[in-house]
Amino acid sequence: MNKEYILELLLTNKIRKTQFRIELLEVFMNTKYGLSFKDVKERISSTQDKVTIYRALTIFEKKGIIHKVPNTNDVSKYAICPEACSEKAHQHNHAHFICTQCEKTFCVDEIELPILKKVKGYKIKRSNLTLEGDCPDCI
Amino acid sequence: MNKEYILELLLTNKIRKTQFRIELLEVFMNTKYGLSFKDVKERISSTQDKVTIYRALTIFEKKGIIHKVPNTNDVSKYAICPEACSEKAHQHNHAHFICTQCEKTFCVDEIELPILKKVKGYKIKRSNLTLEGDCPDCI
DNA sequence: AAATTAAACGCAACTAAGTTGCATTTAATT
DNA sequence: AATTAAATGCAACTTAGTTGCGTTTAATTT
Ligand SMILES: [Mn+2]
Ligand SMILES: [Mn+2]
Ligand SMILES: [Zn+2]
Ligand SMILES: [Zn+2]
Repeated sequence: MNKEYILELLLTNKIRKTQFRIELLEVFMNTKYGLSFKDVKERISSTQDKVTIYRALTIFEKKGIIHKVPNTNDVSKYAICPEACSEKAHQHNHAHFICTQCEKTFCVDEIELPILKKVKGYKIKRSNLTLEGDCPDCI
Repeated sequence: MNKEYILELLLTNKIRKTQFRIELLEVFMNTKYGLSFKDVKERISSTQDKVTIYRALTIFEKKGIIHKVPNTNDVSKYAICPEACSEKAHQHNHAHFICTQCEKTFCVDEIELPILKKVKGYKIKRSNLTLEGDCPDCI
């Protein structure tokens, strides 16, 4: 069933069903927190080439399959988009929690994001709420 | 007066009053948006050494004088902390706006952040609201 | 004012993240 | 089976950020 969903996801986004890209999506779907490039590489067996991995991350993000999690350190982390995002609309309505101890990042669906259209001259198209603290494993 | 404030800031944080660090704080105080390492380097004349600049950014952040702005791209941006932050308490109550056109990042004081203590097992110590869209200059 | 001390500086060398170009392979289409 | 464009893999590159270490200098002590 997950496999079905993955194949459909690739099909509708016109991404070819290669072993690596299927495996990559499986990894994302089986991980409840955000993954860095390094995390991904460790969890994958069908390739170890960084260019290949980066290109997959880039196109998945562009197509709205995964999204970057905003953070304050240098390494990007990616997580699967829980709602139906697309190349055009990449809007989420969930917050992200970053554990300051283990550095894991989680998507948190329990919180309603404040919806803001306009603030003093700014045109707001998207908003991200990032929470920091201790995750269940580290408390 | 700004100069007074800068000197006091350095004094209370036990940071030596070197020409560069004073200049760096002046730059931050005179800029209404977040600055990357590169931005800083361009605006500074007393040194061009990256190690010196990075070390100042790091210690200023640690002392609660400046803060990193959460983002989804690879370069960190720093902005001055508008409230009285310290080494112990680095808590802000303002959002950040990132312009998707000019990439400038602004601190936005107009928005009240939702204060969240606990969500499903997570212990929340800090929260960051990041807004994306068009800034006044780019609208 | 001179001596002391630790913070700050500056340079070289390094690590890690991420990108670009290009030739080769392969999934999907005809 | 032939075609084609997407995907892969390797080398080489760029940029962000760090580490080690010797030198300088701001601040403190005498
Ligand atoms: Mn998420
Ligand atoms: Mn700010
Ligand atoms: Zn944790
Ligand atoms: Zn702008």
